[in-house]
Amino acid sequence: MTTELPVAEVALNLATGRGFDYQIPAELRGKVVPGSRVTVPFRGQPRSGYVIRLKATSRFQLESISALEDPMRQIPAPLLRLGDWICDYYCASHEAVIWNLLPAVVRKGEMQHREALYLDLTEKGQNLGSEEFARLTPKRQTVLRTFIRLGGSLPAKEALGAVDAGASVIEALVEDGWLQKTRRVQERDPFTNLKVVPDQPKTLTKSQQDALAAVTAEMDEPKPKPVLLFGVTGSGKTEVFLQAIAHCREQGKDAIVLVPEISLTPQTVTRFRARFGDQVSVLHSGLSDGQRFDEWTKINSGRAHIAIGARSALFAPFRKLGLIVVDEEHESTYKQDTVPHYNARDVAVVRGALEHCAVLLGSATPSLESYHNCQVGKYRLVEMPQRVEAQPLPPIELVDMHQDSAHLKDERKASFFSRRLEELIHDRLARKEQIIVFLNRRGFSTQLTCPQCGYTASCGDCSVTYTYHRKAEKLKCHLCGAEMDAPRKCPQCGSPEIRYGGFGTERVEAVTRACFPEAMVARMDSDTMTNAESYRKVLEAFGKRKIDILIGTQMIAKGLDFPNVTLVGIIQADIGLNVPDFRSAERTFDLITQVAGRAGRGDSPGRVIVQTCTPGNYALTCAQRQDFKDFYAQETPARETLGFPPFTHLVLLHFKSPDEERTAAAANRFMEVLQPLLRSSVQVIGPMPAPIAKIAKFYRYQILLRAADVRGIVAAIRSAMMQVSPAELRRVPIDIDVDPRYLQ
DNA sequence: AGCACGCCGACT
DNA sequence: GTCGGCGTGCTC
Repeated sequence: MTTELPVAEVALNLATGRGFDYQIPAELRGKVVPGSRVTVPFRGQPRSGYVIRLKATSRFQLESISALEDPMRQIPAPLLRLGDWICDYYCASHEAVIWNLLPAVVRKGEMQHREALYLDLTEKGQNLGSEEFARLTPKRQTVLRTFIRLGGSLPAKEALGAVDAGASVIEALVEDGWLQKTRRVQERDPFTNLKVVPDQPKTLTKSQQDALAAVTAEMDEPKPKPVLLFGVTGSGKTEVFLQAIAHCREQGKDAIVLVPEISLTPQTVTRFRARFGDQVSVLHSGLSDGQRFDEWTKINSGRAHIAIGARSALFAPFRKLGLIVVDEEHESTYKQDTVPHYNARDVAVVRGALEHCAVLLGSATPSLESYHNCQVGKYRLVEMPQRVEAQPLPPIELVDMHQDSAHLKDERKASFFSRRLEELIHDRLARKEQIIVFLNRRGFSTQLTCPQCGYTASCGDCSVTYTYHRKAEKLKCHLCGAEMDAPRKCPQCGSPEIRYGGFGTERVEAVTRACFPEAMVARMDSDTMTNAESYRKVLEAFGKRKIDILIGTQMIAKGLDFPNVTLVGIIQADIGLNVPDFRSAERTFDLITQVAGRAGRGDSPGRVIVQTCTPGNYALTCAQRQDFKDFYAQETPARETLGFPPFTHLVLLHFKSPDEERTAAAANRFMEVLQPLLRSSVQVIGPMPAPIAKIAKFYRYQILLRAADVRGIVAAIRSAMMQVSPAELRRVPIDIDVDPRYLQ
């Protein structure tokens, strides 16, 4: 029995990246298991830690574990193997992974359950038909009826307000055995003030039925294969999710739904709550520590059966998992940008395999990786090519801004609105329909140069130029957040002729107001949306048609569902195409398709204008035809030829420090150690300065590795790290990113 | 991480 | 002479 082994390796909350060995005292043997939370002496002080593994011996002189802590705070069994997999695959330490498997409030161990005094109906109190009940005073009868109506139980504090009676009446009912007082755990309800009208499963279209059948068939398999649900925007994927979850619940199993944080809106949550009520636990970033603790406990103790949340909801501690849904599986926000750099979509597939549960990935624009996995038979592909109400997808027009001459006649509108877009905006305004204008860049202008001396305003701490923000009258660095007052004259030569080049949403807003003075205009980007309240306000105003034209960045690209929007204009659709990254075409295709999906969601048909200087680019022409398959067909050969995912795996190593030479030297030295450990099939690019060579005073060097399989690379990196002194690793830390989302 | 140890410059 | 800066090493 492994649990009888006498030594436990314990991860303490240190940045050492390794565990410490402790003797397991006889009385705890068999009880201390991997995942246990224990107290150990460390440097003479008691400290809490998690058992990583048990072993037979240790080469150290061992201290003993002093106590086994609250079993509620141990790592739930199903997550242990998943954690190990994340450590192995993403080359991360157990410490870093444990940090992610449990919410901070659970791990820290300070949070307690909130207890409250409850008034519950006794068995006698539930029998309203009894003769005894009939003999009660009218007031007492009313109180008992109210209790029945409210579910038979109320926190004592709320009881007086809820029933129309005084404390004496309640005390008397307790005295006579109709009610009883109990002290017990009170959950901090994250849904207070959220009224939900229960709803029923909807009748499915033929393709929804087929999709559901495919998922439920996999759920009934002993080893389900992941299903990719490729459905156009508006094809009713959510209803398929809901009914698949219902099937899962019928089998007595639990379900996890992952959504990108941005879609974790009250609307999404309400749909799941309306169908499944109290079984649903919503894990969003707005929860208080107390609420998060209670939600986690509810799942861990089997009182919640469906968890919805962003990335970290994947670690919901269910024991009988039947289904994991990953909505918008292509979203790069599923990738964590801190260590461990895991991708929740990929880890969801692994959790599915470990726990023999079905995994349903949904998207209107699948990632090339997932679609490729269908092509090679790893995933099962299910398609929903039509919208539910058979509304047509909005026609998309590409406008070549080199050809368009509007800007030549009117300097003011220079490269903002093509004649076609301007015409359509006037038309929609006249018809009281709404317009979305999308530009994926914030600020007023992106370049500030002096024509006299050639000076360019750039951040002193980062290798990027400053962006000019007119309202704030500031130059801002979009990488480190540094700000400075906008200069009136050139800081270098003193010339007053500073030139502002390039533009962002702030300038588009100004031009829009000037060109369409009759229109109500609002802007939505991270500069105007400073908190959740401002976000809600603008969306509410837009919903009530108090805004005619909504201008915004990525923030407005996804999820917005406003039926009166009949025109979407995309300014500079090629911004993302110029980024030196192998996924730039994919991201552009994605973004245009998603933004276009904001138009024509109501009864009136929508229209989309895509303005670009490269109208021939296949990412744009495929998006114009909403033809994912053609995009896939054109993009994959290029990826294959150039050796990029999905045909290879990449591992990106970053070296960062405030000293450029030291950073470069560390990268070079590491490469010398790593090189002999790599198989010849692994390709190495670098060491070289990162595309963004400096961020917030830190110089950045990188090494890009690629091979068909990452396992060998990760093993080599691990051994190489052992050969580098801890001091060196501390001076210039190495960030290891397996399957990176960006190459910068 | 945190804490001790040790090796160098500038002070009462 | 010593105080304290920081680079280095160690914790089971």
